[in-house]
Amino acid sequence: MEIAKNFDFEKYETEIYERWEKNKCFEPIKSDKQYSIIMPPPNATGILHLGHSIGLTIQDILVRFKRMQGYETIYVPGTDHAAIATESKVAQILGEQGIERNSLGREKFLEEVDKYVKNSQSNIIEQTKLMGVSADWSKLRYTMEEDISEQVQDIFIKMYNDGLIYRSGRIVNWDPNLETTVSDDELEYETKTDNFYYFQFGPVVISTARPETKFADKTIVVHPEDERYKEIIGKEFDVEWIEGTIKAKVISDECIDMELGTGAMTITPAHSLVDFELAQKHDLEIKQIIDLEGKIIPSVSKTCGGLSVKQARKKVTEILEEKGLVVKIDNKYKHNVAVNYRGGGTIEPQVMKQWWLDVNKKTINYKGKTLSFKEILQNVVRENEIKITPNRFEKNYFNWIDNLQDWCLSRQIWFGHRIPAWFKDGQIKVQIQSPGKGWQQDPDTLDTWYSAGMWPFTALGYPNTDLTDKFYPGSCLETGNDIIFFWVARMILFGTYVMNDIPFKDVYLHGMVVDKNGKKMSKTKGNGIDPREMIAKYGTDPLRLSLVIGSSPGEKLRLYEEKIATYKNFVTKVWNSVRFALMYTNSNETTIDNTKLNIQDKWILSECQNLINSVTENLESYRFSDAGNQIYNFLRNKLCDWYLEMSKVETNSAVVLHVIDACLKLLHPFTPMATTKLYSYINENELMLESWPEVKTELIFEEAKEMEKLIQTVTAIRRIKKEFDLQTDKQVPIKLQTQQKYIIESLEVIKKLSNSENIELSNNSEKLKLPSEHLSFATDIYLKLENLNNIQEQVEKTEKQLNKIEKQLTNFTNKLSNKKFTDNAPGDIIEKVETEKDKAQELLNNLIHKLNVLKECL
RNA sequence: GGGCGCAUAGCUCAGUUGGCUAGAGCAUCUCGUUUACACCGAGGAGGUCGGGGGUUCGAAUCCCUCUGCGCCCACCA
Repeated sequence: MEIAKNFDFEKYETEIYERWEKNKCFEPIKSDKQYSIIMPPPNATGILHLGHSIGLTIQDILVRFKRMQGYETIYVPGTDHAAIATESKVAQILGEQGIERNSLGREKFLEEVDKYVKNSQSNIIEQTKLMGVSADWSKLRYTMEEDISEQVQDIFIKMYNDGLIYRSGRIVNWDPNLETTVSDDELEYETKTDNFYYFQFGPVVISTARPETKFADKTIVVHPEDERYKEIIGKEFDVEWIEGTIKAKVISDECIDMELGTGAMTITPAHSLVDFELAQKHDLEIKQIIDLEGKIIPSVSKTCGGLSVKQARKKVTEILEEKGLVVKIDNKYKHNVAVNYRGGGTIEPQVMKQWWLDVNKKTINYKGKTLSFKEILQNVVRENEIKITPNRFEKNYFNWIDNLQDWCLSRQIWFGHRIPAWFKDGQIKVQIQSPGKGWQQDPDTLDTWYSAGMWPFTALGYPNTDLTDKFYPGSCLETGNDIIFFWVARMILFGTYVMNDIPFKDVYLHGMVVDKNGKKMSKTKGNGIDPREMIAKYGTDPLRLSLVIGSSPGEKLRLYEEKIATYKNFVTKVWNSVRFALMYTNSNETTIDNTKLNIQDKWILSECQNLINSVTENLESYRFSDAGNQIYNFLRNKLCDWYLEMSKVETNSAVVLHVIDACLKLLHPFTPMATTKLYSYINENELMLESWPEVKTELIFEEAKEMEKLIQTVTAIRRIKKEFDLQTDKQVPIKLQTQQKYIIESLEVIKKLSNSENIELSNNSEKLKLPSEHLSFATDIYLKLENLNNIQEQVEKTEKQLNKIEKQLTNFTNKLSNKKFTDNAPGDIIEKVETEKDKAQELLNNLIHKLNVLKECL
């Protein structure tokens, strides 16, 4: 059989994936143990980026691993409607064509959204497949499909009836650009340098960054302890202000920072969270100044009505300037301004009626206890019902939950799950169908995370229980550490509420993929890596390896092209070792005959069993990088460098095939493409590697450790030849003086691996007396003196080494003569130090001898 | 302001319960086409484990402290 020198990934990857799909390889196979992963649904807007790639790779490794272990496994894919992100994207696209969202109307606009989503959905699905993931596409779901929408609304109604959802006016983050509220979690803060204004306001100087909100400010707030203002607290004044004289009262509150500005401020309850809380506390009037488009309300101000925030700021300052009320303008004032991270505008706090989820009401029955959402969220993690990897994110999680406030559910956008609430003459009814004539449905939609939070069971087709009975709760939720609060916490909330059970047992969080300098990848900076490009250039397998090896859970991962190229080389190495193995073995000899094993056979078989054991353990405990590295090291440093080289002298087909088989299987979750193609040369009928290798204790041999001596001997010969510039000389006479059984038996192998044909066993080494110092057991290697080059150089080197070893030896000797050490240290450690000391002593003797011989030759 | 991390070879990172004479990959230097693989092989050089202090027979590992960097939350009239 002819096997190419390389894995031609361009030719085979699509073919392999299509064959898997056609043969339904990703569908569950009945078993008494189940494993399930629900894919975090990518936004229906997007294209595949590295954040997806790393998540998909880890999920697929888990799923393939468990499937091979014989679990009945499902991996459910889907896409998310990503309400705000999608709506603003479509609005932007239409805007570019000169079409206004509002003039198009709700229904027509949603039709456009649907068209857009359908198109980008199929793109993202195609790209997801490029990662080689073994997701069951027959179970594909979408968060906005009809069944799920119904569920979302039903659960809203249930929560409302349970008194967990209420409607109330509160200060919300209003985005005047997109004309919607934005949740606290969707805010980003930008540090801006703005003017900070000092105005004369009656008896005091107040400071503000927002003059345009100050039309109706009637309350001055100072700190109760502030000596400067103590006497005026509680008093009322006539104040000359923007549009004439107004009455203002001074109150005190401890929230005031005496150091900031003048230590006195006026409050605008409707447009600041702090002011709103103050107003409620002190029972003050809450008056709207700015409308929902970000303009000053005409009834509030004659002069500025209709002006934008920016224009009004300028105008108000001008008016106050004319009146001589401007004391000072500090133009270096730095503060944080909230913006909508979904590409919207600057947030304007507004007081509005919104739907809220009560997180503190203790009425939820969970596993026999009556608790609040907050308590359930705390309990399930505290009591280890759900385990988070890496563990430290549990602290983050608690920190967030402890400070959790009621969740604002409504969004003033069109795309999303419509809120099932109806209004008529101030009455409210919460139900799916219209209650009748004259009732208007709430135009708002639900926060994207409201439906995303139900994904663990809606993706399984709930309320249909065919799948949920078997696969809920999920085995592991794998996602990015950036959405632990957005999403993970909400899934726990809905899971426990609706299903009365946690949504998943484990949470595994990966970190963000960043560039070589640790910077976030971004399109505008041009430092991003496009996974599609990398797949086209290097193939899927190398990309997967580079995302998993060298990364630790939750920690950011630096990715750069050279790294991917490295793993491309590794895939080629795997390819060629299998190619070699198949070319020079007899495929009919598959039974290992224990009586025909030489030392290297026993060694590689034992090492292979250890490998199977530790890779399995590491995968069970989410240590993907360790598992991958172990296979990498075994294959390169043990199998290829030693065993396969040795098998060129003497081949045991059954052993080679056993080890290759295990390696391919262990690698398959990491590199499904190349391993599948390679396995097809061994077993044409197996479409996907189906079984996980078992550790066979009968293939672990006590003598395997003797191999170490063989390796040391070969290395020592290579090194001593290199030292004297003889590495290409096959005929240089070498004598080996040894009693070691396996070395004597393996003389031909040693010759081959050390590229030396003239090696003899000898007990009489008088004439060839330059020893190698590199052996830690009783064997000597001698070179003939007249063959030596570089003697002066080696003398210096040897002296340097000698120095180092002497220090080490002193170290060991001191340790062992230290009574405190021998009294306290455990026996095996003392023993270890003793052998280390003996080794060092022997090495020292060898070095002294070598140095003397070398000096004689000078 | 509150919380969570990180700092180990030129670069990227391992180092699980304290036992380390501190490892790997890439890069670098020397040498090499031999039954697979030059997308390869052999050998070498390269480190005060961020600084200081403490606990211990023993610290990269535990504690304190300082320095630098990153992330999350809160918030800035």
